[in-house]
Amino acid sequence: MSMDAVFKALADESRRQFLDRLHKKNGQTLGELCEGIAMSRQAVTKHLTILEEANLVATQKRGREKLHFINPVPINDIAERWIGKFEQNHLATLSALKQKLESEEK
Amino acid sequence: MSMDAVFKALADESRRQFLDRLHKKNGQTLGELCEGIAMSRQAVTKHLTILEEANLVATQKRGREKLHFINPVPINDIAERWIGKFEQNHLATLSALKQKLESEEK
DNA sequence: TTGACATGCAACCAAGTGGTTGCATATTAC
DNA sequence: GTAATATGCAACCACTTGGTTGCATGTCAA
Repeated sequence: MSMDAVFKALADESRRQFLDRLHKKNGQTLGELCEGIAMSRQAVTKHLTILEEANLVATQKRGREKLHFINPVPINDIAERWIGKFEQNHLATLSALKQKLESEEK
Repeated sequence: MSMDAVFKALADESRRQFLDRLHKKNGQTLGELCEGIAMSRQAVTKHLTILEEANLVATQKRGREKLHFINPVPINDIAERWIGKFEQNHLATLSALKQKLESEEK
């Protein structure tokens, strides 16, 4: 629930990478998330726990495996609270411009 | 430049509050930013330095005073990289809906 | 010029963070 | 049942972080 937990969770590069990986392929097991990472399994577990406590990742047990799912809501909350505040409608303008450019490309 | 510095800078509640205060009133001096805060001046300086190194705050000297200005660009960068990615057009939809509602209120 | 004011610099310290290792537990496969 | 597999728990450790204090420097005002 706490916004602070979300910011702190996002403050670590490894954790942001785990979110990236879950974004590419959702519902991965701990084992899968450990692959190709220069870090012990326990270290990965700790990172995932922090993401879970920040509500950025939800988990579900399937037999002896633990599946990890990304939850975009807290990131959306940050957007509401921060991006909107500091950018006002600048971002919306930018997004509109981008769409315009993309439509013209076709 | 580094995105990591921005995330780390935003990970601290005190620093987010300083950004809030600068958002309300831009160009404040160190002294002003120390007012009403249960923290030594040097602690505040450290926080502001971190914000400055993350490029979230720009400073300018005026005589013996140091003025602090907020810079929304890095926050925008985060939005580009993260919000867009994880929310896709959900946020845009939301924003459109909001505008619609606001226009209907009038 | 001299004191007051605004900020800078550096050493220090407790607590938090990111990582490790060793061992325990639970589930699946043979 | 037993061995392999997947994960959990806990103690430990080095480094970072957020804070302090003391003193130095630069600038304005009388």
